[in-house]
Amino acid sequence: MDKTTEEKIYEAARRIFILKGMDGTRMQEIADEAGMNKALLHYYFRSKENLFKAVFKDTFSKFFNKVRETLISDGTTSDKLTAFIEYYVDLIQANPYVPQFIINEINRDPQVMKSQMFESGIEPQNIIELLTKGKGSEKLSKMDPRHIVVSLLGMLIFPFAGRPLLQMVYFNDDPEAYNQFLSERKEVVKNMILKMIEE
Amino acid sequence: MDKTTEEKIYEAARRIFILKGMDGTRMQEIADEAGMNKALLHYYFRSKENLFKAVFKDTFSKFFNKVRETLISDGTTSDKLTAFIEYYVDLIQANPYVPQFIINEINRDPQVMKSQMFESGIEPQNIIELLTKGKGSEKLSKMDPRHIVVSLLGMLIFPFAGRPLLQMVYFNDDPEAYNQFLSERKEVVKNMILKMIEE
DNA sequence: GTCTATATGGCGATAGAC
DNA sequence: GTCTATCGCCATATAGAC
Repeated sequence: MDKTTEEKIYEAARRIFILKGMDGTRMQEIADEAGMNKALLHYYFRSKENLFKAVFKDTFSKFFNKVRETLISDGTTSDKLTAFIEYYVDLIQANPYVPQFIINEINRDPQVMKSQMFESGIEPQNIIELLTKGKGSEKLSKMDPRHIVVSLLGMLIFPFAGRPLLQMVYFNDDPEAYNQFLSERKEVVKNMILKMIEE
Repeated sequence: MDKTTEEKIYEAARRIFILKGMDGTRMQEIADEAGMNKALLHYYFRSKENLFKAVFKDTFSKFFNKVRETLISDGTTSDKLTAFIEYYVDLIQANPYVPQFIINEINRDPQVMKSQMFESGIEPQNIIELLTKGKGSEKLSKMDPRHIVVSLLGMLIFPFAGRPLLQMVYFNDDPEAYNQFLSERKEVVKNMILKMIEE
């Protein structure tokens, strides 16, 4: 436990913001989670909005860049997609509330994402070229690669975002049964997506 | 415009709550949207939570029952799924923020969903049987039907929930291009899901 | 039923002691 | 750097005139 006070605040804020969002989070709750006084949060980050933006920007770029990196890697279409599924399911499993957090906050205030992408120097147009060309690999399939990526992301994220509902309706609210379902998800989605891109 | 005051309040509340959620909504904003004084909201609904629950329960059961109805209909697997996609895309297109609203609020307070399902007399266990058996139709496919339904819902909902991000990254922030993408979605998902369940 | 005015509590933020 | 105490504001909710 040799973390600095600033790190403790940041990590507590990250946990609470990701769970409850900007609107649902109270500075007092972050202070409690960090085990210190509310005034210290303002001493280190000046405002709730500042603290939130620090959390959002880190969280967003981490998740976003992983999609990017995997899709520009070398290899066949199948290799790229299976590698992506492998990595991304693990990432979501370790951070199950992050995708929904990102989606919510972007809908609440799209400007935060846009300034973040600007600061990172990301060129939107490049993303499409990366998807269609790839470094020396064949095309992603005859389908519009954007439909493939959107379908894939939806299939991977929805079981986590919709967990309380799905667990209740399809698994009689049994958490263990739902964990089992989630652990099958990687192979199931791999098979589905490979069938989808077959000619 | 012969709506009652209560109806005007309810419809204004529905618009705002669905856009901004329980935490992000102010009673003043609902009053402005309804074109009347804030005190009237409390006169008719007593509290913000009451008003919210009225909106949530209606919205939830409408969307939920549509999944249910379509999946218990007669017909082959393909018929069921294509009918479902047809209907659900239109439903989301007319209410693009509703799925995300439902998911968010259920995560925020799962109890609201549970009491709602209890009041509606929905038996969770029945849902699974409906999926696997269906009224006189063959089985949904050799795959676990829950994986199919979860994938399908993810593929349909994600393009709407993630719109600001996806439109920015893959469509250079061009709304018209994204609308075009959404209008292709119905056929694309039909083709994908039918390939997925092929033997 | 509908309004204005106000009570009440909570939250973000700051002042100031240590 | 860290705490206690408090300010100022805003949000829900209510009181009371019309």
